[in-house]
Amino acid sequence: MDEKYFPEQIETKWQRAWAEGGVFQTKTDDPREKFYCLEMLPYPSGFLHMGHVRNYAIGDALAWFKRLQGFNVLHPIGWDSFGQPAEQAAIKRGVNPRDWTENNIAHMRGQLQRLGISYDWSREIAAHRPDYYKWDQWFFLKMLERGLAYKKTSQVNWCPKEETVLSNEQSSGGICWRCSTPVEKRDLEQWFLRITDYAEQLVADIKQIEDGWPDKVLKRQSDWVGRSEGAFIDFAVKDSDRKIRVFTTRIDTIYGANAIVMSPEHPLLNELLAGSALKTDVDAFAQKVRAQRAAGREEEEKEGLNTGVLAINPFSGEILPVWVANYVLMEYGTGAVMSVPGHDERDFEFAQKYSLPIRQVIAPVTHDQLTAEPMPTTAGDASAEMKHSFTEYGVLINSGEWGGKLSEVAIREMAAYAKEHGFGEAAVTYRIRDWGVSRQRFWGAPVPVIYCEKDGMVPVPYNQLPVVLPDNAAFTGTGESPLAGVKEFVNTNCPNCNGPARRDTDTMDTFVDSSWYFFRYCDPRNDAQPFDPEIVQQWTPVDQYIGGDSHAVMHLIYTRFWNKFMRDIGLVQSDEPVKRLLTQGMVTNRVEGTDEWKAMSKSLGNGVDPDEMITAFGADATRLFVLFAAPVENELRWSESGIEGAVRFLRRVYTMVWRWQERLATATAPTGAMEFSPEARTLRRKTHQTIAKITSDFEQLHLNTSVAALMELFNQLADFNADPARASEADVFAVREALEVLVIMLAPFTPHVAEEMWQGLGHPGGLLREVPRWPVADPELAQREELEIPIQVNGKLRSRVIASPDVSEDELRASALADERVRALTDGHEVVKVIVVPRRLVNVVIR
RNA sequence: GCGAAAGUGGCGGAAUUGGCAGACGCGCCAGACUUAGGAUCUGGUACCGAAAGGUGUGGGGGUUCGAGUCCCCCCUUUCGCACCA
Repeated sequence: MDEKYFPEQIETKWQRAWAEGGVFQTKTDDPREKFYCLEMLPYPSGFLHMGHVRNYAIGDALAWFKRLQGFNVLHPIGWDSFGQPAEQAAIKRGVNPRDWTENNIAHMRGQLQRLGISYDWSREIAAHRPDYYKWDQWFFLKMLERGLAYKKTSQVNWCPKEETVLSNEQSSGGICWRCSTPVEKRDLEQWFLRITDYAEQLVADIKQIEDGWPDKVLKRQSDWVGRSEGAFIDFAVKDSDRKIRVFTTRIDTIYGANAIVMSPEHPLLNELLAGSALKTDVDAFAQKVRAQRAAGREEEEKEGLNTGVLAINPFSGEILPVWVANYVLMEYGTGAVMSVPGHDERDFEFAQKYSLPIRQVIAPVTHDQLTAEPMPTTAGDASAEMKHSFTEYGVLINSGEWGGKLSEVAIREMAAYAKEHGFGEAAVTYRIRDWGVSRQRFWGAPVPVIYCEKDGMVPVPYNQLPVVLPDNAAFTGTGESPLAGVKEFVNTNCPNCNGPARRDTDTMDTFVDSSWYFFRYCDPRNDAQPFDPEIVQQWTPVDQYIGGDSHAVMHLIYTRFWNKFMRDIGLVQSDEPVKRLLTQGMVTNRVEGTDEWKAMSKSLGNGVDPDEMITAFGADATRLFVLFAAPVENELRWSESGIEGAVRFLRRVYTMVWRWQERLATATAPTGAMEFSPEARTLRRKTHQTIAKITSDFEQLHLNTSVAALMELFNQLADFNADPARASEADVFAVREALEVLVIMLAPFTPHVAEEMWQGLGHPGGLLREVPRWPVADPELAQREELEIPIQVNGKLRSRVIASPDVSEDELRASALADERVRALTDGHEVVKVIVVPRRLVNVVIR
């Protein structure tokens, strides 16, 4: 150790020692219990930002903690290296996307190493390399074989700025997930993955992970899948053998239906309107709605058109008009609904606008009515004007033989009745749509499919994988896949007939790459399969995953889907890929000239460069500040003075260790029982309390309070204020114990300086050479010798008494009542009662 | 509009889950050492008050011996979803 704390020297020294010793390389065949600690892999933009630093500092703290506890920890990193920015760079600056990407990776790898994150670099992977994306293609073919990958023409989300298709997840909220541009709709032929086949499991299996994932993520996923229980009902078309099928969750309201409303895109319309004078009007209306939607204008006022077609309510026999309207979506349910204005807000609005009849068929039920017999069947006047729709459950009225039943009951029984009579059935629908994975981009994994004039669409045979991306292409930025312009790539021979054929020129969504990457880490160099299932079985599921919540319904739902698919083809055994998930908060900074705190970004000019921080304060202090400044899931507001505080703390600890180094090195091992002074006992108590506190904090990733506890322990040590040269054997023992605990528990936060100080304390081997090192609290030593019990009078703090921890209730009551200040207050009053909370508090109630 | 979460000093945040509100840090104030200090060290720092004492966890009510914590109403902020039948 040097006398002074020089972060740069210490950090370089230990980074080299770790690399040379292969300290963080993990072996699969290790008898110790495994722990898989994973952070979301970065896109190699070229520069680490503070959000990355936070993400990896959290993960690294946990990885160190688990290693020190004796776990065999897998802590890998890789690169999500396919995607848009490489292609933008190619268009704007004429660079080769591959070179650009590799350069960025090299630079960011250096930054991560400078931060000292304890990755097993021997497992590094990158999505853009053929030995990785070969397996993307392999999975695609497996899905194709099982009918889970398919091609269809449909209206897809189109980002006009990036000129590519987006999945529904990537255009959630009607804006592009990357550039926030409003998305448009386009008709294109695209590849889709049948995530809808797994919709039920994606909801049901939430039960398996609900203890380990944040509620808000699970809620969003559950909403996104949008499971909805209801019924399909067929309405026969009058004077036709056609039926219009609707989906409803409220079959109990069917007597209140005043119309059938269809989506203008409904395919049945053509037939229903054949020969109708209104056909041209309906077509024109459909065109108009289409234009509205293509422009992304969802907030339009409700509009509709009566088609003149009539349908028959199968329950009441009533004849209903069939309308088309802009508020009915083709993508959900059956593309047609029964309109029940009395009990649905949208239908109510629509009925008001077009003066359609509104009829009440559900009456509110009060608690008293629930127990009353019989239920009213005609409560309320059917023709009475309703001012709002009533959307709650209640009791059916004006509903023929069903009147008087409760909604819950009617929903069940009416669906069964419909099924019995062949005009419907109970059904479950989902909001989630299949995952569109085609991208009209160059920088991605090519879709491994060939089109032959004679044999049609032919999958690339497995032994011809990977379909390698060409070295370069013309980046015109026109929106067509650049691969289409690369003749050597496109033109190929049919694997079946060897005749001339063309390759698919689209590439896959980069979310395919990230759906299974952490399985590859377990067996990263396997060239016979994506990974060895047995090896993966030893490591997965991931014990702790850490990343931003922006991926709640993108990456995190895709990877769950992928895991289930891999399970179904026998590659993995678990239903779920990740046991615990932490969504860390954003790192924000003040926007100059304003009072607003926003996520750091280049365009706002409020970014902070991690490299500059490392240079100025050291990697340890940067990491310590980031972990200390806020709870991991909260927003973290950047503060330069906060990071200075972190350096100050480290310097104090370092100096303390340096001061004691010599004495500790020459101290003889304690012989026999030691007599500890009260101060030394207080220090030891704090030491053991801190061990207990931090060990439990780590289980919940309460890292900010762990750091606070370390500071408290240090403050106690400083208060102890023993002189190294003159301290007694017992004092030296207490100091050594405190310092060693402090240094070991600092390692997850500030590993470099912790290693340096550990060495300074006389341990040449390095913190991870002697395992396990994490201290265990002695509850007896952590126990207080005497307690200061607050005494309240009528709930207000008035005094305190000193008591031993095993004081009886009676003794405590007596000493509270004997207390001078309490007596002054109780004098002349009646003591009504005395509440004694053992070891906690006494409250004297007087009148 | 619907849904969820959250409101604690000047700031970030603690509070063993109903029991001493404000741990720890930042900032600020005072002092020491200094030619100097945006370094370091020591002390102080919720608010009102000279003090005794009183008041305080967005506001109002309630339960309780006791409420930041539980219940009801309201306000504000943030996030998510936005015609999902």
